[in-house]
Parts: sequence; C-alpha cells; structure tokens
Amino acid sequence: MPRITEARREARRDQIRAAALRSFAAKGYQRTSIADVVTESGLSAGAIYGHYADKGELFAAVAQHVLSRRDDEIAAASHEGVPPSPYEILVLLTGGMARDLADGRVLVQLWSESTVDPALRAVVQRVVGSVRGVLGDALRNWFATRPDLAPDGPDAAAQLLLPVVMGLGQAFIMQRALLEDFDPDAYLAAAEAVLPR
Amino acid sequence: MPRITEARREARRDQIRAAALRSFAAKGYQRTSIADVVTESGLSAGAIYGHYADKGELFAAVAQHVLSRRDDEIAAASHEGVPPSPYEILVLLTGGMARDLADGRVLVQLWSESTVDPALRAVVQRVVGSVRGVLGDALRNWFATRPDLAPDGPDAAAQLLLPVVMGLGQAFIMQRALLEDFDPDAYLAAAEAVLPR
DNA sequence: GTCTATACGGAGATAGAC
DNA sequence: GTCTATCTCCGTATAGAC
Repeated sequence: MPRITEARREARRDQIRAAALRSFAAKGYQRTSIADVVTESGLSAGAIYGHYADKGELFAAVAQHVLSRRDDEIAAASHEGVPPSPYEILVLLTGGMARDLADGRVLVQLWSESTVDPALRAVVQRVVGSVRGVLGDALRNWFATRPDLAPDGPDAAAQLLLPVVMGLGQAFIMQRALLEDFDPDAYLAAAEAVLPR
Repeated sequence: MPRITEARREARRDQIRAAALRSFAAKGYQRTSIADVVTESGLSAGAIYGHYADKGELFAAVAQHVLSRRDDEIAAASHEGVPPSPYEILVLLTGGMARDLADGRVLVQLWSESTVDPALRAVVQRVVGSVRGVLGDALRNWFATRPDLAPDGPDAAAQLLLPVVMGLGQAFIMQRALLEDFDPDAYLAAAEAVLPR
C-alpha cells in the first residue's frame, strides 16, 4: 500500500468528519441530512459514502475521534511531574473538551443517541471504561502522595471518588451546552470547594 | 365549558402523553414516528393531532410533565420537617429517576434536543431556573442550621454549592440512562463523601 | 474516488366521513 | 373527537458516468 494514497485517504476522512462535526453541532445529528454534510464539506454524497457506510457510522467515527483525545491528555498529565489533584484533573478534563469542541453539543447528542442506539452505546461504554481507567490512575497517584486523605489506601480512595469526578466532568459539559447563563468559573469554584485538597 | 368534557379531554391528553413517553424512551424522540405513538396509544393519528399541533409540541408536553414531577418532589420535601442535607437533597433529586428508567432516558433526550431546538431550549431554561430556586432554598435552609460550615452566611454557602449539587444530579440521571453497569449506590456513596455534612 | 442524478421508502400532516 | 385513507415531501443510499 503506497503511503501517499493512505495519507490522502485519511485526510479526506478527516475532512468529512470535521464537516460532519460542524453540521451536527449546528443542527443536531438527526436533523442533519447527508446533503448538509455535502454542502459543509464541499464534497458529494458519493464521496462520503465511499468512506463511511452510512450516517450512523459517520457519527460513531466523529464521536470516537472527539472522545479519544481526552484519554491521552489526562494520561499524559498524570504521568509527568507532580500528580494533579482531583480538582486539577477535572480542570484538565473540562479544559480539553472546551478546546476541541466549540461547545459540548455533539457530546450531549451522542449520550442521548446512545440511550437508544446499541452501536453508539457500545462506543460510549468503551470510551467511558477507558476514561475511568485513566482517571482512576490519576486519582490513585495523587492519593498516594496524600496518605492522610486515604486511610484505606490510595486504591480505595480513588475508587470512591471516581464517580464524582466523572460526574462533575459530564455535568460541566452538559450545563455549558444547555444553559444560556452558564458560568464555568462558578462551576469549577464549587467543584474545588468540595473536592479533597 | 362543561367540566366532564374538560376532564375527559385532559384524560385523553394524558393517555397520549403516556404512550408518547413509552415510545420515546424505547426508540428515542427522533426515531419515534407518529405511527408508533398511534400503536402504543391505541388511538389514531387524527386523534393525536386533535390534541397536539405537531410532534414537537407533543415532546415538549411530555418533557414538561416529566420535569414538573421532579420539581414537586423536591419542593415538598424541603418544606416539611427538618431541612434535608445536601446529600439528602441529592437523593431526593435522583430518587424519582431510580424508580423508572423511562423518565431518565427522555430527560437525556430533552437535553440533547434542546441544544438545537429553541422551543425546547426555552422549556429547559425555565425548568432549570425553577429547580435552581427550589434547590437553592433547600440548601440555604440547611446551611442556616450549620453556621459552622457557612462562614459567609447561608446564602453564600448555598450559592457556591448549588452548581455541584445540580451537576451531580444531572450526571446521575445521565449515567443511569446510558451505562450498562451503573451502580447507583456507589455513585451516591461518592457524593456523600464529598458533600458537606 | 468522486460526481450527478435518481430510486425508493418512510414520516408528518391533512381531508373528509362518521 | 376520532377514524381511515392518503397526499406530499424529504432523506438515505445507490447506479452509472467520468
């Protein structure tokens, strides 16, 4: 396989994903027609179906792409230098989202779709599992430096706290996407006040 | 207006809403056709359009109905007897959801739709405002009994904590709706560990 | 690989009888 | 108010040329 061709192929797929992401964010996944993605991408229907079997597969690819970068960021941060605190981990989690996605709309749509679509549900399950792992690691590392806060050991402390950190991250994304008057700083300040330091 | 007729009308509207709720929970709002609601309700298309102008209005009515149930539960609890603690408030908020999966799924779908549909967005804004008010009240009441935890007064303490309690509630609903292996008890235990007591 | 053009099915909404 | 029947549009996905 010639690498030029392969690189071009991936570039084209990326072009399609990017156009789809913009379209989904603007109109929502269901309301977005292939014609919309055609317009947004400057390509044709044929070109799109040449790369993705159907609309659902395209959405899954977009979602997968967006989500996969969270893992890397957190893993990187928790393995270099001083372990980040739970609050800092939350900031990493939400900050990355904010950078990648203009807003979290598409993620909220993904969550919604995955309540009724088994294929998307599988994508979400897998990524959540992975985030849990990375997040758990990061928390464990931090609790290891603070034995005073982990009487039953860093493992137990991390396991206990995990759902809260995940939940606060998800809720941040949702509220930012949903509420006209959402105040990120107030939200994070509230989180900082309750998370262990 | 004869009241029998009015009561019958409301009963019929309720029958339609209930059928729509079941359908939406099973297939998702967008994937649910009017034909599905017809089947589920045992009525006809004509009957449904006699009560709701279009599919969107029906969804708004279903969502409004689901949301108002939450509001009532919290308001009732916070006005009777000892002020519930933040953790107890969270349990109240999520308790209704834990009983029935349908409500949770439809709520997640509502959040998703409201990222792209102005009419639904307005519904969400309004109800969130109301929940904020009720929740804020409840938190203020509790902090008033615990001045040791509210150095700047119960108002400030309640304001600070509010986003976290709301967020944890929303995230509970979402995780319950979409994670196969969601553990409500572990989630609430984690919340209890971080919330002030 | 990509384009243009289109087949095909399905969904929302209405008309008109009862 | 409700039913049956149907109209009309729109969206997905494909066929075939280049």
